[in-house]
Amino acid sequence: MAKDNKKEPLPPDEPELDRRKTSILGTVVYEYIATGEPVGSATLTQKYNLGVSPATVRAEMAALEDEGYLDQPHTSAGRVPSDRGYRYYVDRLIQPEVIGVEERELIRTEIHRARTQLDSAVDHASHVLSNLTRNIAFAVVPRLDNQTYRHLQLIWVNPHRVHVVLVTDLGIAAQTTIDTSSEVDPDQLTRACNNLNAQLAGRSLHDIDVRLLEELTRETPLPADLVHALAGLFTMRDKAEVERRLFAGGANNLLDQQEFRDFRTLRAILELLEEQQTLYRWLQESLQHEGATVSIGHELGSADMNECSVVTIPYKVGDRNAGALGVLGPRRMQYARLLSLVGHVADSLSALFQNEPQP
Amino acid sequence: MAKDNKKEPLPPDEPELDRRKTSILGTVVYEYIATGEPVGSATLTQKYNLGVSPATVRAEMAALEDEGYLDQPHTSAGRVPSDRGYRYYVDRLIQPEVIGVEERELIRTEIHRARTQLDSAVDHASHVLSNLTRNIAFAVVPRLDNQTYRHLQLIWVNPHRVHVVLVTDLGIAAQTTIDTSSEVDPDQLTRACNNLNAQLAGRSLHDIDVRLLEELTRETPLPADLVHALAGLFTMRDKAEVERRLFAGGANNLLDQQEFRDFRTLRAILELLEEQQTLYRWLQESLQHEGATVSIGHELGSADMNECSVVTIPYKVGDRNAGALGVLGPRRMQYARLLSLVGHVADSLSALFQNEPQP
DNA sequence: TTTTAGCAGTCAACACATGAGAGTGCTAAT
DNA sequence: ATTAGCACTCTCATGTGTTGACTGCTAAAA
Repeated sequence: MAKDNKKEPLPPDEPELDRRKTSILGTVVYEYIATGEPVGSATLTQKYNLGVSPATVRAEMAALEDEGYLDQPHTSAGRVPSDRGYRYYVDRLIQPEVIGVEERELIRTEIHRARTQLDSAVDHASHVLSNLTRNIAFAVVPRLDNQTYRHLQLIWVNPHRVHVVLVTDLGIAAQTTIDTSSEVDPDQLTRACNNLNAQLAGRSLHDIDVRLLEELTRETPLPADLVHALAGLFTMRDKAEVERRLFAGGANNLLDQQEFRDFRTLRAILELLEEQQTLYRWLQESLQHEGATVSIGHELGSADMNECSVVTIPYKVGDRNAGALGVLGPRRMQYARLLSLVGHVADSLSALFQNEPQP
Repeated sequence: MAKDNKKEPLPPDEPELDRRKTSILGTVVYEYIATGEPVGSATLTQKYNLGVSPATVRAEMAALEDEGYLDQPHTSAGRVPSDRGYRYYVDRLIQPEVIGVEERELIRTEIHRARTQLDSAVDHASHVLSNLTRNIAFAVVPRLDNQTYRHLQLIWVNPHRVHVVLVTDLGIAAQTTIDTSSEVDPDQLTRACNNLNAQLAGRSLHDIDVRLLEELTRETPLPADLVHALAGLFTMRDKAEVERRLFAGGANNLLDQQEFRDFRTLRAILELLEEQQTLYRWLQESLQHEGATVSIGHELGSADMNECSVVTIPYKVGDRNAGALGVLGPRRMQYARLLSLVGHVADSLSALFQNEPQP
């Protein structure tokens, strides 16, 4: 159910903090996420019932700073969580936020509204996520592996060009145009196509490779480069194709966040969205894990992204992770809410792809 | 050839300026576009050989300001072109900039590299344009009207769902999934499909409507709602579908421009990109004109866009305007260069779509 | 009559000083 | 071990010159 949030690997020697430190760290993170202002000892004791005086809190905060859980922007400011502080919060302190029924409903309907097109469903999932989180959301369409072959259409365009449309149980899953060096005969193409459809229908795409295709087209031969291109399509090796199937949006939400008033960060993010590679990589990594992955600040590996965090989560087709989606926002994001939201969107997508076979 | 730049309608009573005013206005615009700094009388006489003293220039500039061609940010600043000043410059003073051979070559190869997929070609056109102009570029795929029917594929998914792929002389031109209320028989579907293909191949999509489809499927009947959905596809009435076929990119370039250091403008533009409707409308309007259209500042009709300009241009399929592309940038954009560039990209796209039929 | 030099006036931008406010660390008392 | 009290530090907002760029105006020159 994608609820058992597994996150980034813990630093192996992450110690456990005592009860009072834990409580103070948690409160600081909570308050800072809520207000965006560095939080001081007085604020803390006034707003939250900690049972100790500001002076004690000060001492504890100083200790937490020494241990690297808190930062101090300058001497006379309050404390701000460090990456490590957020990490501790996310790994141990966070409690999942309950998503309101109307939001759950919105997610479901938005995704189902677009269910007729595979791409649209994922696109809508990304959209609804960016709207609900007021952050950047991104998502990638499912890998072909787990889908089952339904129909292949080879469409003759001219003697040297063939359009290919692959339909799986999930819908139109891939399409491309292939240029062949040798000439293709339209009738021959139709026969090969029918042959393949007869033999492959219902089969998992996982099992289809060059050898199998060559074998199946022995009696209804096709140009070698066409067969290879088809195999390439099935195994999704065509990188350019992959990129087009990543959806991202919500950049306009950035400007709400005070941390993005910095043009360096802003530019870094816009470039990230433009090139897509990094987003794609994050999602691929997420496929390796069960449940959500959270990356905080420097963990993203880019100095320009130090003020950002990313939450990613895979969704399933059949029983395997097939695609993923994520949210990119300020490091000071509402982790609890976002984790619940991405979880819910991922579940909805998984459910959609599970139910697809029957009308 | 898209070279005879027709722009926005001139204000009906736009007077002609005398030689010296013209020269000064032109120089101010040129200098301001180059530097981004308000230009003063001294700068002008020093950098350009005007043959008069700063005092004279001052008098002329004051007059130009009275007439609305120039603005003065504040009393002790130089002059800046007003919308009207830019308009006069674009309409009368501009001389087309010659595009370097390596840039022309880049455009051609980028567009041809992606020629196998209709969408890709347009996407790449938009990309190359945004890279060369360092602004936001956007483009829409060609309307179906002028394309000729090549092949329709109706793919049976389940008794109540059919995938549709439409291939024209330009490639895969449209596709969708249709849910039918009454059941569809797979064999029946295949027969209808073959029938349609036999009858419609080579025909202009312009001529295909509901009546024709109903007539052609009389002997190989299909559910009424399926026929209607098909007709809708041919005439591209499905709005949601249309939106997905607009490509836009280059938002990261914004931050180079000093005028976008203002968050209001920035946000307005990011929202524009997100919703796509306005971009789409601009492009549709551009379809009505031959050659490029320039919209400057307030002409865009949004207060948040007062610091922006847009250049759009249609491209052709056959002999009719079928799609369009454009650039959105600061009002202080290099109009001469941009006009040449969009013209060239449009020509390249047109050429691609002209040549497509033969391999 | 048109152009120009000279000059006073205006305004943004920058640097700098000043004070208020928030929050700390330290110390001595509880 | 905790807390009250206090001196200290640093940011931020505000205010005040000072500088520099450019103008408009006027009176002289062409």
